[in-house]
Amino acid sequence: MEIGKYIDETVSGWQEQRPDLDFVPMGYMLRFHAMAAAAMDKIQVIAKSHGLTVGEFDVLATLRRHGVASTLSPSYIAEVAMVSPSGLTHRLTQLELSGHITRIADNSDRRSSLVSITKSGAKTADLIIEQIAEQSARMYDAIPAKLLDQFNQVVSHVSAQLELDVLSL
Amino acid sequence: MEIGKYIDETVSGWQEQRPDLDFVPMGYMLRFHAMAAAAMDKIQVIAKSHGLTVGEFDVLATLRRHGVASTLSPSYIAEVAMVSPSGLTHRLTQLELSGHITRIADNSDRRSSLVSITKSGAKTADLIIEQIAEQSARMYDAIPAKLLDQFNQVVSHVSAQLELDVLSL
DNA sequence: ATCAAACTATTTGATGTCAAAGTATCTGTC
DNA sequence: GACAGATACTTTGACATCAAATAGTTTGAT
Repeated sequence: MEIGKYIDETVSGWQEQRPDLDFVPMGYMLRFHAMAAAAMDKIQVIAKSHGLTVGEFDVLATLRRHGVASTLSPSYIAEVAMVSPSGLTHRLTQLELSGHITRIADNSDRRSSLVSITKSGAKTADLIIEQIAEQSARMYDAIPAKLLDQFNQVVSHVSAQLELDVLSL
Repeated sequence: MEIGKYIDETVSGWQEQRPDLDFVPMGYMLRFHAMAAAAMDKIQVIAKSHGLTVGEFDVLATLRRHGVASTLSPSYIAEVAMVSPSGLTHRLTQLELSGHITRIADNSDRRSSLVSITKSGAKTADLIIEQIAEQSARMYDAIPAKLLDQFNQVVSHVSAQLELDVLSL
């Protein structure tokens, strides 16, 4: 069954069971989430076709977009990629095994290490990002510029509200 | 650091490294995804405060919105909740342990079973859905109706494009 | 100069998920 | 009526992730 159909049924089912609540906003949220998940699925397929998980690509991409010769600390990568330290260690280990990165000791701080991207890693990151850019373009191509602008306004509204909620907790 | 900042830096970093590509659409997608993830985070916190994972709540919600006296088969729930059979077994086991559902044998087909929601399960589902409805409303409340309408058009556009892509694979 | 506290990365243990194999049951065809 | 194939759920094994515990290193206060 199509995804939108499931959401419609979820909303109308709830509305019937709990007529005292308004499920229209939840419907927006569900549709929103389904779209994002579908987009992420595309990226997952692309990454997988190059032998990477999305998380591993995220790390590789962080290195690549800092320049092919950059060396970054695991801490910095973990912060940017928003992954736990343990999660990052695992990703780096996998990427090192597949020859996409190298870990070298940091002589100025021996607690840390420096991660750099290999030639093969950079090549892979470039191929994947090309496909992602193309995929993203396809998704948004058909949308009139005026609509996109208003879409951004909605995103701003919702983001602001989410930030407020964070503060209120 | 704020999430939007990370996305801006990601996009501008890539744009600098690969000026031959256009990363504006990818930026939209990233922002979109970050918003959806933030919303899901809220739901995760709500579910957790009632001792459930989001996946477990999804199952409980499926039962609840089919009516407090409904009995559903695991297969049906797995389809609606879009979870693998093995994933569903685990969720049902957890929900049964915490007393939110009961599994009884289906006498008309002994391969199968019938899942029904308990009083405590229904109560929990109701409490959670109230919070989710409220949370969703808060997120969208401040947005003018006209903007929301256009937002929906964007979602439709992108959804349609994603569907096309599925077919083309 | 010492040493407690902070920091950096890894290891360990747990969790939620899926794919694939396994078990029990049902169905349709001969 | 027997049996091959389909179906429904569970079990097993693998994996990506996180939180907490760990080990080594640096920093800062006294």
